Amino acid sequence: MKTSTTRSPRKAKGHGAERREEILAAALTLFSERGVHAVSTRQIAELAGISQPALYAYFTTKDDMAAELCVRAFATLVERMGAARVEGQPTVENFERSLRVYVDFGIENPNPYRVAFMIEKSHDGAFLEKTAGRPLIAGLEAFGLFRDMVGEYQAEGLTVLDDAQLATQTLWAGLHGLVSLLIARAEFPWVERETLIAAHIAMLRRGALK
Amino acid sequence: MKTSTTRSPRKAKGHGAERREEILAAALTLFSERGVHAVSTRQIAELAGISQPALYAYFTTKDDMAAELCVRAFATLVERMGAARVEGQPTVENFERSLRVYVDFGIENPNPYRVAFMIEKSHDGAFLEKTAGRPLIAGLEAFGLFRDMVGEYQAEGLTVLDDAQLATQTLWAGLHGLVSLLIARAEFPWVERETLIAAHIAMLRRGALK
DNA sequence: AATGATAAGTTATCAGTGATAGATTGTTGT
DNA sequence: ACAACAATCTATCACTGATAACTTATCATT
Repeated sequence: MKTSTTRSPRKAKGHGAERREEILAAALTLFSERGVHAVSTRQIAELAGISQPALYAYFTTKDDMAAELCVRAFATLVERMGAARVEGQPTVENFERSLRVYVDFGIENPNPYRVAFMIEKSHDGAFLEKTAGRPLIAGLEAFGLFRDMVGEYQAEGLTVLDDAQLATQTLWAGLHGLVSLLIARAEFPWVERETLIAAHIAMLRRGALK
Repeated sequence: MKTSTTRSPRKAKGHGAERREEILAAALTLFSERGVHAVSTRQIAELAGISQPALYAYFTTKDDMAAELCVRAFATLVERMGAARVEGQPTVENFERSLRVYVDFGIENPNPYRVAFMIEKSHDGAFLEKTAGRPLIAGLEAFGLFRDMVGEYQAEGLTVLDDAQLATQTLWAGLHGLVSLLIARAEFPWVERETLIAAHIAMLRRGALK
């Protein structure tokens, strides 16, 4: 006889699928504290309460863990941008609020942001396809939302540029510059952060909207 | 007898001080290709034609090499900006031309630009004090030139922001966003490059000048 | 209950990393 | 020729990410 039902794995100490979440939780904590490269797989394993090789039953590489966290973080960004967008009419306030969502996301999630936008693919041809590809696709989804948002303002004749694609790329680059520098050059003597962000967004808005 | 003259070190095969330059050249090549933490000290040593421990006679750590390259990249930028600055009066055209110098520098010198602004060093804690200090100082010099330029326009009452420091950081971040994305995400479906650069600079100018 | 299959986790180990210690070589001024 | 010393090498350290082989726990079936 053969069974048509699926077998269920062991559930005793190891919680099966939940273990994966425990590992991700440990990795997220450590990555956020010290950055991906400064955290070892042994440290992750210890915090997760398992042996180091056991990690590789759930993730192919360490970068794979980072990629998973990255995808989830971008899902949050898409969610946030979507939520911020339905709020109201295309006004100056809502425009700046949308830009602010992006900046806040990058600052609060530097590791996913790094993986998606700051790490270059030339590191290892296979790397981008295997792990960094997923975060990049997730990031581009967020970019698409961004373009839709800009498109709304452009449809109302509020943007300086007629080309929504051009306007979006320009705005995105402007936002990315601030976020990436605050992440990669945190030691630079920036002016007070809140002042800087507000001024930067206001400048972009003045340059983009009529 | 004792000599009052300084002794000159060996000059035979090892070129003395030139060796340091050879190491830096090798490191710059590899760092630019694959990023700092994807390059091993053994690879640098091999390309430089020496043994791996010999590196440590010239640099205290691997990050120390990156820091040195960073300083030099800044120096080149300072030189270029200084040369471009003497051109003329604070007009809209000259303002955009100054921004253009920065963008062109980044695009034409992607490797130094990467090392200076895009490649992150260790999050080691001790690193910041030991090695990041020098690039930071050099960066401040480049930033200072940029701020002086902005200050000229601010003195003429042409800038939106009263605070020249704030206006400069904002502008710099805006420029860096475009340059770094064009370098790190060259495969992205950008609009025509010249159009994008011109639109970006024009947007920053509209947002920064009255 | 005993069994075979399989999932999950272990210990032991690999090659490669940045960095250090100590021996060795080569050049120099006397 | 020789002592001094800089420059470099070989050997090695502790640690990294990752793999292999083995052990244990759970399950469906008899």
